[in-house]
Amino acid sequence: MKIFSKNQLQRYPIYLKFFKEVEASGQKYISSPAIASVLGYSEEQIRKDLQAVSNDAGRPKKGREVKRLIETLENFLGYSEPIKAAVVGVGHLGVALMNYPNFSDMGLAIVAGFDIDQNKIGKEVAGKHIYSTEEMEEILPKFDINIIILTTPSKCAQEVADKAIRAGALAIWNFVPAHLQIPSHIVIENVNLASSLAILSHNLNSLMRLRKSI
Amino acid sequence: MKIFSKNQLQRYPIYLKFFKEVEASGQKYISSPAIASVLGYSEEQIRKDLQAVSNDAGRPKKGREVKRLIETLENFLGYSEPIKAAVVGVGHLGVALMNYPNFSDMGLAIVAGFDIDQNKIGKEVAGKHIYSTEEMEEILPKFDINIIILTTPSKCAQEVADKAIRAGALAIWNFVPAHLQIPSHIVIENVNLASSLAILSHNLNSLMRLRKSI
DNA sequence: AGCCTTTCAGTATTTTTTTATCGATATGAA
DNA sequence: TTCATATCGATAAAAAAATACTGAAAGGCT
Repeated sequence: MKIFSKNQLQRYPIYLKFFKEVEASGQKYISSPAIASVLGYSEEQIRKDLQAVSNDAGRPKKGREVKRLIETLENFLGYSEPIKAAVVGVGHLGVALMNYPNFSDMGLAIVAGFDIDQNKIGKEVAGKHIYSTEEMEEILPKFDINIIILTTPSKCAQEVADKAIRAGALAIWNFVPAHLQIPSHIVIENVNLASSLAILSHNLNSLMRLRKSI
Repeated sequence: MKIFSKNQLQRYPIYLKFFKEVEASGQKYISSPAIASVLGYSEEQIRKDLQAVSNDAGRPKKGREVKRLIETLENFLGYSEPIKAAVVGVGHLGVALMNYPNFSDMGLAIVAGFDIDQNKIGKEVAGKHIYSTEEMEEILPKFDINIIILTTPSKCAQEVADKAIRAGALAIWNFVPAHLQIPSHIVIENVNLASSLAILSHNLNSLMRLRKSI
């Protein structure tokens, strides 16, 4: 069984996105150096990444067939059969994610929302029904929902996550800036804006220091 | 000049968040093994990370002083003097970020919004004025805004980014799933949900395959 | 007061990831 | 058809990151 590093996995959707643009432009083949010059990775890394998921050999002087690359990546990333997810915590961020237009191209289908606010329960957001958090145990199996998108306030995130796991959730996509204690058989992926911002502001500070010193 | 890897930088906000919880619980000291057991990193890594930003030595049998750790990290991450940012593209996601309650604790102050929609221009969102994208060149310097939070539709992202850079933006926090071509003197940090989702669904698939094989 | 244990700092090792090298080969031009 | 070359695949080298190890010291316990 091949092992993919986190960094490597993160690159595949970026390749795919780019290949779709290339295809849209009418180009049939793309070479590693050409990809490298646009995406900013080294051409060796691109070869390694693509070789890891594809059986097709690239052709000298031409590169790889864009159409096949797209098929391969979409298949590898599981975009062919979308996974079902529900948003828990229909606040500003939850609503934004429910309306996010790109998930359908990313193999994700949000099919429901959950909240504790009586004013929201029973309403619809982006065409999806909002249920009470109490109903998770019933609704998740019913709609075959495996992934919980967690967008509650920080203070109730752990409690809600526990509840979701009891209700059968297999994976949690956590947008809450809190460290959840999760059993090891549950998949968790944290979207930590503070971490992303830390990189940004560190780089920005380096830049400013550089400028000042010149 | 010390160099910090991306992974390492991402961990600091996570440490900080945890230390604040520890402080709130009344605990005065925290040891690396104790941090490790909660956050799931190795204690060696934690020592290395903390030694890289702190001059204070930890004390055998006690660990490090929580209060000092918090000060040190807040200072390192630049939370003491927030950087100013503006959201460009006041759609669902833009609105969500403008309302995001945690940025003020993360050294970021969103002070304005920009959009091209006449219905939005002149309005307020989360107490911040929405300007026309055309006004960026005037408004960014006026409010001393260095960071652009990009949440436009994909198709106009590049164009808007170019405009923001002309208007003096130094850094772009890009929430748009598109690869921007950015001059090397501008800082860019991509929040790529597709990449995050790729990790999640890869792990979920591995889990399911494992289950099936048992 | 002395001993045992925990944790530390610093260094070494291992592992992982990225980058570089090299011969082979298909392509497009002469 | 032949030649020059861009690109490939595979492997090797380098760099970076994570992990493990070691001796020292502080804290608490008897």
